[in-house]
Amino acid sequence: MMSNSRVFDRDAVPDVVVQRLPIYLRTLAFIADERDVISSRELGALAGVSAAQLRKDLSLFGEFGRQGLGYQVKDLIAELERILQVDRVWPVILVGAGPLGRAIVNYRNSFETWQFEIVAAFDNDLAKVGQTLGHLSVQPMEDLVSIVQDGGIEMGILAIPPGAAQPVADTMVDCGVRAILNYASTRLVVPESVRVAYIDPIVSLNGMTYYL
Amino acid sequence: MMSNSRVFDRDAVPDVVVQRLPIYLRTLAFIADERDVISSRELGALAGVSAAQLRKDLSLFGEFGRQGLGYQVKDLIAELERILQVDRVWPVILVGAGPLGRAIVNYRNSFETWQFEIVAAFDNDLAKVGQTLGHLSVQPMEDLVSIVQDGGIEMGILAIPPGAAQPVADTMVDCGVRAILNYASTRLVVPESVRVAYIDPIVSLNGMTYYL
DNA sequence: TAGATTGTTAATCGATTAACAATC
DNA sequence: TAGATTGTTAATCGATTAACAATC
Repeated sequence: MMSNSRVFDRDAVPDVVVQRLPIYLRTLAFIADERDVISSRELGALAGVSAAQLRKDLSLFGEFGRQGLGYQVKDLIAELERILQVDRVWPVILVGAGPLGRAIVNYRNSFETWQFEIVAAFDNDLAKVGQTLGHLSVQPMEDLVSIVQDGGIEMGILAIPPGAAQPVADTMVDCGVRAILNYASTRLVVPESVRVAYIDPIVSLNGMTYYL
Repeated sequence: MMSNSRVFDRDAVPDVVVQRLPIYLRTLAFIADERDVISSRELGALAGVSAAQLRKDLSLFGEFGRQGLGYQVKDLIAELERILQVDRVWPVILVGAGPLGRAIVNYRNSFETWQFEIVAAFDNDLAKVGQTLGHLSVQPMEDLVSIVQDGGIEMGILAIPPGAAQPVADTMVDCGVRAILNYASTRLVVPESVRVAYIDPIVSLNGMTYYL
C-alpha cells in the first residue's frame, strides 16, 4: 500500500508534536544511507521517544507505515518535509555580524541542505557594514525593511546583544517577518501570529546543573 | 516575612518545571536594574507563562513572595540560583575549535557571568592544536581524559560535526562528564544518569515553518 | 502461514488553569 | 482599612501509554 497522507487541520495539531517532527526528520536523515526501512520502535529509540508516541504523532497526519514492516525511510522523510513545509527553500535574513553571526553563516552548507538560505546579513555597527561575512556583504540596518519587503522574506535570525533584540524584532515584524530564531537572551514580545524560537546556551546549561 | 525555602525532593520536580526556571532567572536578571519587586502576573508575561503557572512552579520549592506585594527580584534570583545550583562556578570543556567553537568561547563573558567557565578546548584536527581560541590554547583529543578526570569536570560542550559526536560523547561520559550541551545535529545515546541538551538551529527553524 | 508491526482506541498519567482563603 | 497578590486546592485540560485488532 502507498503512504496515505490525510487532510489535516494544521491548527489542531498540538505544538509539542510539531516540535518533535523536526527531530524525527533529523534522525531519519542521519540513517537514510544505511537503512531503507525502520520500525517505530527503532526510530523512536534513536529520536528519544517511545514507539507508541512516534506512531501517535505520525497518525495525526496520515498513514505512512506498513503493518509488519515499518516505515520506508525515504518516503517518511518526504512526508515530514511536506508537513513541515520544507519541501521549498525559505529565504532568511540574519541580523548581527559578530562572531556568532559569522558561525551561523559558516554553517551555510548545513542550512542550504535543509532548505534555508541566508540571503542578507545586517549590522548596526558601521565599522562592520561592507565587510564580508561568508558569501555575504554586511549591510546597514536601514536596508533591512526594503530587502525583507521586496523579497517577501518571512524568517529572520537574531544574533545580537540582548538590549538590541526587541526593537530589531519589532522592525522585522512590522515589515512581514513571521518567524524569528532568537540567539539573544531576551524573551521577545511579539504578536500572536509571529513564532519565536530561542537558542540560549546558558538556559540550556542551567537546566542541566539542577540535576548534577 | 522572609522568603521561606522548603526542603524539596529534587527527583519529584517535573522536568518541564526545571526547564522553565532558567527562563525565569534570565528574565529576572534582565529587569533587576529597573525593578525591586515584581508580581507573578508581570514576571509571567515577560517569561511567557501564566501567573498561575509561575506561582505553581515556584511553590514546589518554597514560599518566595509576599501577599499583596509580589516577589523581591534580588531575593528570587538568589533562590533560583541556589535551586539550579548555579551559586557556584562550573568548569566546562569544549570540544570543537571551528567557527562555532570560536563563537562559543567568544561568548566567554556571558558564560562567566552565569557561573560557567570554559577551562579547556579540544580538537582532533592537529592543524588546530596549539592555536589560540579566545583565552585558551587548543589541545589534542588525547589530553581530554586526564584533564576532565584531574579537574573533576562534569560538563562539556560539543561543537563538532555530527559524525564525530557519539564517540566523543562516549569518551566524555566514561571519564565523568554528566551533562552535555550538544550543538551537533545527532541525538546522543548516553546512560540515564547523563543529561543532554540539544541546540540545533535547523530543528528550531523547521518547527516554525510548519506555521507559516 | 506465522511473525511482526502498524494505526487507533481507551485508560492512565501528568500538567495547567481557575478560583479563593490567607494575608501583606 | 481596602486593595492587591500570594500559595494552594480542586477541576479541567491535554498528552502519553498500553493494548490489540487489522494486516502486511
